[in-house]
Amino acid sequence: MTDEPHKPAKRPLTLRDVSEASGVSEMTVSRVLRNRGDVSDSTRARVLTAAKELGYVPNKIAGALASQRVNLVAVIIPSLGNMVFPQVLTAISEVLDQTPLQPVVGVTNYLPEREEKVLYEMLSWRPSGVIIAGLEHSDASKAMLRGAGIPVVEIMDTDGTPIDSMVGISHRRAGRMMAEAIMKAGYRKIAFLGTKMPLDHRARKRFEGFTEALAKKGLEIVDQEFYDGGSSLAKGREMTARVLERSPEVDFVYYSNDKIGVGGLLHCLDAGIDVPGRLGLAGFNNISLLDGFSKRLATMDSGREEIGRRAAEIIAARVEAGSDEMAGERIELSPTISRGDTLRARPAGGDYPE
Amino acid sequence: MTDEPHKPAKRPLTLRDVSEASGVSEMTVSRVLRNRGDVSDSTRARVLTAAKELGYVPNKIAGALASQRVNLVAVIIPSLGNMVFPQVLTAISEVLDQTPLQPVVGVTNYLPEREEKVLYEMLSWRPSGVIIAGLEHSDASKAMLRGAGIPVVEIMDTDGTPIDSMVGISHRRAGRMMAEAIMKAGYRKIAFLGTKMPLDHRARKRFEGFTEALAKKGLEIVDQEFYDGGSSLAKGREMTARVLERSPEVDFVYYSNDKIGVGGLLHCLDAGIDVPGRLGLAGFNNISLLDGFSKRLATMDSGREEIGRRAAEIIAARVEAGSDEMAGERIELSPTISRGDTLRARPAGGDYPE
DNA sequence: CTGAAAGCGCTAACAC
DNA sequence: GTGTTAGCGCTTTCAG
Repeated sequence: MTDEPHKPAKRPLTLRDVSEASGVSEMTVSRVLRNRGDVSDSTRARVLTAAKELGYVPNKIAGALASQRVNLVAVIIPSLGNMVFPQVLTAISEVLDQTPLQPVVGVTNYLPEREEKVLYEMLSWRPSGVIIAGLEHSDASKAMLRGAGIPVVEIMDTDGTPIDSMVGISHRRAGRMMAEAIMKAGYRKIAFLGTKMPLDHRARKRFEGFTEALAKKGLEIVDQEFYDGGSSLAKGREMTARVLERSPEVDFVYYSNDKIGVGGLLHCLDAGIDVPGRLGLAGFNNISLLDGFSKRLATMDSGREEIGRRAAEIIAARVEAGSDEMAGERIELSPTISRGDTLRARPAGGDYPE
Repeated sequence: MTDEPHKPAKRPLTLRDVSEASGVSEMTVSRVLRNRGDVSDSTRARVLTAAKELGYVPNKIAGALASQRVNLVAVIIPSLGNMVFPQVLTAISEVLDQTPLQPVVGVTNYLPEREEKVLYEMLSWRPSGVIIAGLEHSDASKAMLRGAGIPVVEIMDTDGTPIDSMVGISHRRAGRMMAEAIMKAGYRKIAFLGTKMPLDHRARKRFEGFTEALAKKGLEIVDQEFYDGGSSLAKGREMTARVLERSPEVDFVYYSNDKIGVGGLLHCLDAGIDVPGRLGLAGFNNISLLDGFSKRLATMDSGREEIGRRAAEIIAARVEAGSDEMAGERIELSPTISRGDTLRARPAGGDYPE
């Protein structure tokens, strides 16, 4: 073998190059590189040496085309800015790391058209499965998912009918649970602060469940405000200040996520408002943003770690088995409330008339 | 055309199916679907109808193999948990959205072996370019990058020699700048809190630049502490408390990132420590974590938005032109300090003896 | 244990 | 404008 310095490598190397360099047929080289079939130790060694020497990187495109197998799982999520999704992703990766499968991420920014485009692009690579956030998709997206002939797991939400499998929580139930906990603690003048919800279906469902549970006890939202764009502490702060000024009777604020919730909490601390005595607060998602604060915001854990894990397990099992045994699996997890320091039974509370 | 309900679709559709359904040759169907070459409006329409009717999704694997072109850009970053990287990613996506290129993300968790594996996997899909964080890679990784014969942009850091192009800031300089600003403000008993740095080269370089600048003025770090694993407010809190107890003379703490820096700030606020009078604080990265706080932490912007944008532009230009005109481009951006509310000239300060 | 032939689904290049 | 032919780099299948 030559000892010349490695050249710029204009044409990428092929199996053939390794075959020639090692004096072994392409087929056998391929076997060695994939650990398939029996190959004598001596030829194996020769091939491996040659491949490393040359710096050969197999061409998966050709491999996938020939074998009709692509070990990719499309994971389609709305955003990377909301830490919830990186966390789900991490859980997915941990499971898939034990398998030959690999996640490939697509981001939709909560836009259905964008989701459609991302999905189309990903499906055109013929992945082995799809994990996609939410149950709401355009008709075209649904058609693509159904037509792809691969396992599809819709995650995060269970309020609706999945295309195939689903793993998540009921956000309606989550909203109801929080409303009940708040009322039970004795709060009565409740406000809501959240994103504009036409596209964030899960936030909308929580809101619906929340108001529904209030209505059942004869209560209504006292005040509410919605914002555009991403969440930030600053927004939570400002909106909270405005609501409290506009509706001083408010004794609880329910936020659609922890980030603006913590912003609200900061406002209260600065303004010297007694939390949770004069005012209670709660968010959603149990984002670890909180864990260094003197006061922990009441929130709800959506089980995103488990969601990611179980979704990946379903895909892995179905791809591996080739069987459709787990097809149509529907897993609803239970969200759990953590009261933190901002949702406590009030002296007069806990005695809600049934 | 049949009006039967869409069947489960066992075998994915191929160009041939569309060809038969529309009565147009495969080649022409291909032209229509890619908007290449001239096709009469009537055949175009027939093809488009048939394709949509069937729900055909092109097979990019076959397309890529045939055309020897893959419009993917591998983006390799250490983590998604540190918001800096999603932000870089967003900037990259925005630029690539204007082109036929698409980013594909790989995460290394700061582990060189993992980087090597991720890189290998991504390169085996023959992407059109690579954007990778950092200048430190294993020999094997460097060999792969050099051998791939595609544009490579190393981002975030400029303290070292790139394989091809680089876009970033000098973290050594960033550390020096912060040290100088701190000394100039009149602080003298300076402590450092950060991650264990064997694998986080950029944090290490900042630390080195920092101590070097102190040394130039005859100062040394008074105390320091390092932590394992991810950053959190809680860690920043605890470590700060420990340092202040152990070394009560400390008048400034420099953190390796904003998250633990804010944790430290929270500790100070709770403990009633006068910031920045009695104690100054500074972090790194200008993470928007801060923008709702009553006190803003002093920090430094690493220009990650611009880094992502320029890196993507280099790749896009080189892929489009096919030329190597921008090969070897080296762009060093200037970090900017923002003093926030935790780094202010002290009454006795500003008079450092030259 | 190893090799030869065929072909995965698409597109480049060239006819017509 | 449209069709035909060859082949991308690999794996499947079958023969030895």
